[in-house]
Amino acid sequence: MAESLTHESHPEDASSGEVTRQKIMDAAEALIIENGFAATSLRAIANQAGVNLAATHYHFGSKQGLLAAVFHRRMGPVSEARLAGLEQLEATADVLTIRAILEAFFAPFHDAMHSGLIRVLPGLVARMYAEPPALTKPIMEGEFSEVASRFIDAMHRARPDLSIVELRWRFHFMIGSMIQLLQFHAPLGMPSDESALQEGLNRLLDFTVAGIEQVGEVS
Amino acid sequence: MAESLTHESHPEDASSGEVTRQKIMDAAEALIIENGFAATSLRAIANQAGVNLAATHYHFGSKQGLLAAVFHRRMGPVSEARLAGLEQLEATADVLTIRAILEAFFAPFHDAMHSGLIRVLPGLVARMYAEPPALTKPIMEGEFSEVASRFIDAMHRARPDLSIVELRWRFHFMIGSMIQLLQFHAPLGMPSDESALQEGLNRLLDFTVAGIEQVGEVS
DNA sequence: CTAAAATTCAAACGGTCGTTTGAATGAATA
DNA sequence: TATTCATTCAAACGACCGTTTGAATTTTAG
Repeated sequence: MAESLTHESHPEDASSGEVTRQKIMDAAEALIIENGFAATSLRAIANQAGVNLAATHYHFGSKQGLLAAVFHRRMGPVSEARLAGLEQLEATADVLTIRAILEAFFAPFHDAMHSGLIRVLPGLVARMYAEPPALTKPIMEGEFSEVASRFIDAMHRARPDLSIVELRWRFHFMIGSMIQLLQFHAPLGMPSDESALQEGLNRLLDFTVAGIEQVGEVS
Repeated sequence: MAESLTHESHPEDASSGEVTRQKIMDAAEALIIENGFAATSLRAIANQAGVNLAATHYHFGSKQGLLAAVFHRRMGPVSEARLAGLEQLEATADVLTIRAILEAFFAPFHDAMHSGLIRVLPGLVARMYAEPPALTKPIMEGEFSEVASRFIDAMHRARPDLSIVELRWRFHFMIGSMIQLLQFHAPLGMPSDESALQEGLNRLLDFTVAGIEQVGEVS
């Protein structure tokens, strides 16, 4: 009974246990995106992964542990890419603009358009925002809070006339618009395929840049 | 077995069955706001309402029927108020502005601030957007689609240079920002009490007006 | 007052859930 | 080869789920 093993030592070794871990996470991810987390049973996950039911608890400890692992596997690289993109922007750009900062924030989604990631990333993020906060809030905060504060700081450097508090609010609304896009892709009554998401990402940038760049604090 | 009765004839009569209906909806509403719909059992609802479990099926047919009734009870008046506010605006204002239209859209939330409604309306709307779309989409479309198209038409009259498609997208993003506010109230790391919601509503208006009013179509 | 309808009730139905157990199997080490 | 550890497996645990039933009760109407 290896309850306490953390099991993240060597991601490159394909030990028997590691491929089972991946198969479980793949199946869980697909089912969560399709039906949500609460509505997805460990039995359905184990079935689709072709592994034994008990393997889910052996490798992840609990259903919630599995959710955290599934989410972290996708969002970890996104957060790192965002921070790296922002650092590179701050190092090279002569003037920092809101638009450039937001482009760095949305870049991981644009990059994902050219890989299979685009079929899972938006759905997964949207689902996380959808589940009851009691479940997802600790997972989300660990994943997002550093990225959020770094980007808000950058925006404050680009626009010192806007207070940190003001920028937090506008960043908050921007996240909402982004989630709306990731969850529904196109607006009500319009075809919501993958190209709609591509188009939506461009429109999202314009919308949120305009919302954040406006001068003046609260009315 | 009165399966087919619609039971909405006389809202003012307090027949024995009607008060039970209300008690069930009150309990369901509170529990759904707290834990989400999927995570709330009919047994917990019946318990909190102080009624028998079977009463939930007797009055609402199914769990989904109960959800639809709970949501419609709150959103029906909101939709009517929005449409009435827009009509009045169009009848009285000499020039139609995006800001005035959005004020009419958000007005029901501002009005709710001065009543007990503010403690249930935002949570309920946010929850509906959070549950798996398969459950909520039919309910939401019946409640929202007319309001959405009426407001988008009005925005197009206020700003004929922006196409209906463009305005649908921007309306879409605006809804996302609104849901974000209703779900989390304040941004991450800030106190999220009721006054934060009041402040957020003001900021939301500025943010979305700026996002929608920007000139030019997709970049 | 009586018959009919509406409503409430306790109890159970068949199922699915997350989790646990303990033995069987495989791989790695000494 | 022998032994230890990691992994897989079938089976079951207790609990809770949405829904149904049919009888008891209350309310309404003639």
